[in-house]
Amino acid sequence: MNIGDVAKRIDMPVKTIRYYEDIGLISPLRDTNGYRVFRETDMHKLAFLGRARALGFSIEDCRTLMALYEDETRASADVKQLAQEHLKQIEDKIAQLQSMQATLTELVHACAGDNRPDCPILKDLASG
Amino acid sequence: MNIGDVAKRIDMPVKTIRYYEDIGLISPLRDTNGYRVFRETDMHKLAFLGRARALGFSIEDCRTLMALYEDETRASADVKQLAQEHLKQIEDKIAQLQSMQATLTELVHACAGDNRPDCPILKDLASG
DNA sequence: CCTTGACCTTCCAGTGACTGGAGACCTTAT
DNA sequence: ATAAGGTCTCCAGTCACTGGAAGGTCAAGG
Repeated sequence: MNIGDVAKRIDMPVKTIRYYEDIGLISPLRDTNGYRVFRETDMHKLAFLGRARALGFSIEDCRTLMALYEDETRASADVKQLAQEHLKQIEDKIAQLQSMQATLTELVHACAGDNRPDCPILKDLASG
Repeated sequence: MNIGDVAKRIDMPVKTIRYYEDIGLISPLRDTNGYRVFRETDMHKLAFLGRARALGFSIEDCRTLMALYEDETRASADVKQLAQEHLKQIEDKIAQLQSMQATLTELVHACAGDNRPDCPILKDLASG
């Protein structure tokens, strides 16, 4: 399998796949012409990475998760802890965004949005 | 006012203030020794920037907002539109994070978290 | 006057996770 | 033979800072 076909199959940009090789997440073989050759295991790893990234795990977390996946003697507690820490970060981020959302929603509602210059949004930004 | 005092007063890192000058958001004066000298208007702008950034506006949005703030003939509609677009991005981001949160919460609950290797989190990542 | 320590200056490099583009090579179809 | 499209490597840019090095300045204490 060439990189383009893999990209279509896994639905991941070619550039990203090359990047993942660069940083050592995958190690596809090479054809005599220098083209990357992807085995089933490579595609499996890429799919794994795609799903972990879609859940917001960082690349370093993904690296750890893959290592745990390949380690038959892992403790599920290690995976769970990683996931829980990540979950907490997500929850913190949600809370932060919701606070912004609340303030912004209020300000947007208070603003007439016509062609007069008077604007509560700017007023708030200017004076806290 | 020197940069360090401003940093304390506005509660913004010295580095960030210098960066904001670099990209042309503020233009403090200079003393004979080369030190930056901040006037009230500079600090006012920095406070404005701090609040806009805290609401998640990008630097470019902040630039636009400051320009609108200084333009006495602005239409509040322009400010409102910018804020609404930003609000929508925040809401999209919240939705995306909540979807991650839902999946992760489920997976974390399903995982025993003991020292056996069996782990639903890894299973999900491996097979979608 | 000298030193010490806390400021201040500029400039360069790194962060995370890609993304875009240049220039060159390879393959496939016409 | 040629053209289109796929692949290669390498370099630079994104965003909004952040860290660090190397050096100039200032105020206080001895």
